[in-house]
Amino acid sequence: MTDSMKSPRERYRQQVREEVKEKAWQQIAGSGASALSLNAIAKQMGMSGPALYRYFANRDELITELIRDAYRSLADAFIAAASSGDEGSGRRPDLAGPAHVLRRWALADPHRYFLIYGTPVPGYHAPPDITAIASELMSVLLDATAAPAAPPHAFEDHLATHRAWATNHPEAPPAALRQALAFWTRLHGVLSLELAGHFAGMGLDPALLYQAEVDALTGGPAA
Amino acid sequence: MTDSMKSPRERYRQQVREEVKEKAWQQIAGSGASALSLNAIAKQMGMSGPALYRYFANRDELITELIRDAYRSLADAFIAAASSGDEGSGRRPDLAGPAHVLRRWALADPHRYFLIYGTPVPGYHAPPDITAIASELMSVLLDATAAPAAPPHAFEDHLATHRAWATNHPEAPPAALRQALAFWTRLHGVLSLELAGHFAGMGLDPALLYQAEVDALTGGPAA
DNA sequence: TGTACATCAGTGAACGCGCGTTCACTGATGTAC
DNA sequence: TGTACATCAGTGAACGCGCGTTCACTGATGTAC
Repeated sequence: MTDSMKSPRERYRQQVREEVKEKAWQQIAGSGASALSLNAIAKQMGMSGPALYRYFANRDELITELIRDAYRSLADAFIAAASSGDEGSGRRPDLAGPAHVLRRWALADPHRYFLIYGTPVPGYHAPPDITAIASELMSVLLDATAAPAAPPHAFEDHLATHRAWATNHPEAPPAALRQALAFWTRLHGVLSLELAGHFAGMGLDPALLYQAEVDALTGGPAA
Repeated sequence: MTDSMKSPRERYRQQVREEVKEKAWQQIAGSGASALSLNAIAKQMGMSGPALYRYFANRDELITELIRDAYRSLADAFIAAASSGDEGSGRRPDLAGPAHVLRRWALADPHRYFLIYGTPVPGYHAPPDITAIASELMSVLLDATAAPAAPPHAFEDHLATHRAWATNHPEAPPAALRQALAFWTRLHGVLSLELAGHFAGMGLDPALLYQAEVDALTGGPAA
């Protein structure tokens, strides 16, 4: 159904939902996800608390929606970067692009990053469609994975037989799977420590550390 | 002042403080740090809520104490492993030991790990003595850093002039600083994703992924 | 074009809950002579 | 060894707050004939 086919009421609903989420993000940006309050959002919108229950079944549904949007946003950023990189004919894929996108995305809204990759919310379980976006992310990553720079390792034997997460890439060599995983874990390591402020008093530039890790992954510029 | 010099009252105080912290950890283990409640702890100990204010000025002081203990516990685990490894004469240092210790420590109590390295508590700032323990951690790591396995990188030029965090090791070569940092960020990357459950549906063994990263760092067993 | 009806957004009151924290007080424990 | 006093652990009542959520209701907006 296209937008023009929606009734005015339906359009209005969507609009209010978006505004609720917008205020929710502002609140999260200020004090983290644990402080997210439906009543506070309503007050900020000039509405009474119970009014929000016209738009979200409960607090959990709102949070789930935010998490979904966050994943979607990151996936779209990856995809956009990948397709813009591919434009000129046979330009071979590489991981430097996604790496740059990831860092920009994370720094743009640290709390959004932590909502996805931070301390898990106790008792929360992501619905299947969110898991699907997460694996879409890995898929884009595998697309961008070229010739691995790392020496081979026994772990690749494990990956050769444990590749359930890469069913979209049945032909990808284990070395590529390993590289995609390393991209993921290493960059996440730098980013989460940086965003949590663990480099604060150390007097080094996190951007350069990040870049060094990217280069180590892609076999980019050395000394 | 040794324990035997303390008055019975003082000893009792310490004991109750410890019990409060113990219950606090149990509560954190169950529902995370954000759910930590003084009243709930008091009830669990068979006391009234206000009684705890004899032992902690407020909730924040308790959390600070928990964070301090967590850092201390990890630092001690590192030191113990390092000294036991050094026993037999000239056994050269390596990072595999600390890596193993780190993983065991993290898995033993994921919420304790996240209290330190997870989503930062909004508005919380660690007091200086905790920062000191954190840099003690880096120091132990630098002690264990031997010949780097990675090829040199321009980032080491940056580290050569930005080494405020390694004042305890003025003679350490930049390559060693870089290796210690990589140890830190890469293992943290794997661990935090693992503990947050991001590998859950992927069907791979996080322990092997971790080991592969350790080997990549130390130049250990390849294919 | 006008009327009758259905839909639905939003309100205000209320429920029950738990939180951190303060305060005045009781009673037990330790200390000094 | 016994008495007088100071210290301090713990209680119960209270304050003020905000939370998620339900419910019966009002009033505006859309729909059908």
